[in-house]
Amino acid sequence: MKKIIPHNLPVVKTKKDSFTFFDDVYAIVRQIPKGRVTSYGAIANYLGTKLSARMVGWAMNAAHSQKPKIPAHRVVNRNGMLTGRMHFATPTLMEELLLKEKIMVKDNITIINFEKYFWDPAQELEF
DNA sequence: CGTGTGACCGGCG
DNA sequence: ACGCCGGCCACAC
Repeated sequence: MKKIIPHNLPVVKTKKDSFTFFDDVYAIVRQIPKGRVTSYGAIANYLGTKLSARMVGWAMNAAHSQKPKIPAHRVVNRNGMLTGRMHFATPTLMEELLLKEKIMVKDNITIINFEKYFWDPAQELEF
């Protein structure tokens, strides 16, 4: 597989000399700064497969078993909604984690001022 | 091998 | 404002 992750990112190799799509996703998510969020589509776009946002979501399914830990709560959909909150230990955990980072959530689902906190890997990371 | 399934997205009516 | 649909593709049966 083509290596599309910057060499200095903490990519975890699961296969010898190869980087999997999931690993790429996890490497990016780990780069999201505290108090910032990004979207599934933005990650997919950065990986060069912008139509595969669903894959990013699918990757997050397995994220909880990854080490080091993945700040999965910083990944939401393009509208800033916590569509993945059901996959956390409790349905409110995702919101609580964001709240700890001073990100306010409305009605337990939508991030307030989402644009303000949005972190685009294509903008912030270099190839 | 084949097939179904997504924590999605953008476009169209 | 809504809903539907097609694209996408790694992974687990």
